[in-house]
Amino acid sequence: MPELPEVEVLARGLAPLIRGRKIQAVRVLRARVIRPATPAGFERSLLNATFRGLSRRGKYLLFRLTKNRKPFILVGHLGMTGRMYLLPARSPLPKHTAVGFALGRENFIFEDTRYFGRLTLDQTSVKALGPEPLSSEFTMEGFAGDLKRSAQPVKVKLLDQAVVAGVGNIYASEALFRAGISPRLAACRLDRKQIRRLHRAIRETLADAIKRGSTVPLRYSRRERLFYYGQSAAAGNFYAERLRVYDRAGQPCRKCGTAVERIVQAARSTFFCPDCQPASS
DNA sequence: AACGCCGCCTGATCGC
DNA sequence: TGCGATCAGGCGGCGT
Repeated sequence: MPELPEVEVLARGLAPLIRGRKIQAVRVLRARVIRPATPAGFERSLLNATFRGLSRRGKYLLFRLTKNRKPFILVGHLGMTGRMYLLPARSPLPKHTAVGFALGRENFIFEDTRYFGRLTLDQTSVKALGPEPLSSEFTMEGFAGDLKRSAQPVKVKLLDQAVVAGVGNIYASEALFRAGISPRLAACRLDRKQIRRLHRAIRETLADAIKRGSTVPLRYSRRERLFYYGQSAAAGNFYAERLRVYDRAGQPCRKCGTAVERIVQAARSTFFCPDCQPASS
């Protein structure tokens, strides 16, 4: 599922492909994913607008557009199963296309099988985000303060986008493993040293995943001018093969050989090594 | 106001 | 074999 690294890799790959291109038609096939939920207003805002840039904030994509020289932002979120890519205009729209933008020779497709994703002109959610983990705004002091105030298990707290933006279920488990901290430990019980290790581990885990192209196979075919962002398990050096604990229940810890455990916290799977991430200390 | 819980979705997998 | 139940989970909304 797309988290910060996946969204970052997507933004970097997609930006040069859409920059400067004008939206000649808008097709909303699933009004559920757009805000405001009325296709008419959404389509009116975007029709004849031009993509100027694409960046990321947390797990959100920020499309910069202009229309009649006026700049505005389209906010995107991939939810659980969202994908965005260009497709030749002659290709049929994929089954779970939520929104399609006609850009001339290609359509820009937002496909999402579960329709948990979003495309919106409203920036409320983005403004509520906490610090970007890979920027200097993610400080030890701020992070420590947030953890001290919460009795929730630290793993659950890491999923709070107001504490640190962009960490999801996979990288929360991975960062805690890297820091050698039990996911069950109450956030407020971490000592200074653990907080420092976790702060560092979050940054390293995310940066490493970006460097390696994220967990999701992602390719760009220059010849076909196609951008693929898919989940086919096509082999490659993707980060999924390097995950230390996530989805590895029962398999040996890569560090010590102890069987990785799976527990459920806040209705989500957590994976950890009971030896490398002891409950005490 | 922190926190728990539900609903939204579909496809894959599981059990009978 | 077939089919219904269960699971996966980000996030907004709502209740306590």
